[in-house]
Amino acid sequence: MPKSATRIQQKNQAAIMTAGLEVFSQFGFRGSTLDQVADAAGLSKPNLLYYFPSKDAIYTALLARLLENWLEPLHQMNDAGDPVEEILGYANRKLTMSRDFPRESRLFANEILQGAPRIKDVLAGELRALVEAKATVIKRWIAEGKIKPVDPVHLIFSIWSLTQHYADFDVQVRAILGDTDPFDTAETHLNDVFRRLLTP
Amino acid sequence: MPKSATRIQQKNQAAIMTAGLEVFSQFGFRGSTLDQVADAAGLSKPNLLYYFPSKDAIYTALLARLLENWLEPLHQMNDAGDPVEEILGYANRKLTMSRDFPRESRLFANEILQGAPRIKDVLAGELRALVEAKATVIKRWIAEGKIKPVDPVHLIFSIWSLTQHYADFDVQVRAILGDTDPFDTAETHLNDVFRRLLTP
DNA sequence: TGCTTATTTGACCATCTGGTCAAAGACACG
DNA sequence: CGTGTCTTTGACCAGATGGTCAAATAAGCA
Repeated sequence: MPKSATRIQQKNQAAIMTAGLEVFSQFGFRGSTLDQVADAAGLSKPNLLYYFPSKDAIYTALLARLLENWLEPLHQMNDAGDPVEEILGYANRKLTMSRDFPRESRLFANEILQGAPRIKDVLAGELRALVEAKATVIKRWIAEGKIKPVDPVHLIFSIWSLTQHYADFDVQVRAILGDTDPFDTAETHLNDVFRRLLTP
Repeated sequence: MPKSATRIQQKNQAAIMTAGLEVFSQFGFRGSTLDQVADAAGLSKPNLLYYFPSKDAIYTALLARLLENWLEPLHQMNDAGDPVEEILGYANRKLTMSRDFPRESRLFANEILQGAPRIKDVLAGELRALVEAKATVIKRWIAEGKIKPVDPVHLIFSIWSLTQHYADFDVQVRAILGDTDPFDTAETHLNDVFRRLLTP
């Protein structure tokens, strides 16, 4: 049985994950250095490598933790609920994630931009299966006349892109909006978009 | 007066730009190496540095060229045209750019993800001004009842995110869609989205 | 052809980077 | 307090990386 991590281990492992998230989400895997991560974690480099065997291990651990949370909001979409509200609810959950976890969003974006070398199988496996399952539900909703006809998979892509945009392109959004908080106005806008797209 | 570049200069400078685009768009500035770029250009590293003074110079040149083309499609939106068609036309032009110039899109995405250190001023200056100008036009269209009420700036964000998604998240999109070509179905979908959002 | 300029290259350098290791310091617990 | 374990660190290493330079080679042109 694995010995439970000591207090110090818990603290430092958490610090490293946070630091890694901060650094990797900004520069990507290859653009980040162990020194940067160690700095951000307030540890020396050898000390950092006492807790994780390699740079890759930190990055992989981050990606693994991320993927868990990433699919969750889509899972929550309930095929027994009201179609328009279920889809809007999903979009709103994703937007909230963009606001509360922008670094996670950017880490994911970085990985995808670089060709998703470490998670291509998850995308083509778990994610694809989940999307297809939800697409089937959406198709049923369309057949039942509960929502207007729409390509279900592209609808999901739209939710992803419209919500993640506010995290991934944050600097651009803020450069244009100035002092206005992006997320307040974004929520209203996205609800407009999806309601008009879907309400029969 | 600057001597016109020789045939060899033109060829090699072009090769370097293409190679740099290929490499930088995948790994970002810090994640890319001169050796990679030199390899992709079919030149030795010192030879590459004979044409560009530094890694930074190549990257900056690429960004500069990119920004020119990036704003162009939005400029083309004609305030005297039919509102819905003008906005859809812009979205379609952007989608076409995502299909034909995905590396440019990813280069831009990488730069923004990293906090846009080299182009923040362009975003807050030229881009912001352009967006504000077009937002004014859109507001007028709304006031005239030509399109449904919508937040003009977020509308523009939506066009960006929905279209660039197909270039930036290409691997994810293809992992989910399988053999289907993303862009054929995307075009129909995006027209649905914007028509339902805007048509009064 | 010969001569000038443009191009290419191999060898080289300082710095950075991921990672190792042995020794020193801090903790926990009897 | 003492002792065994956990944690931290300074010194170090091999390879990668951005960049330089003098010398060799190829074009261009009179």
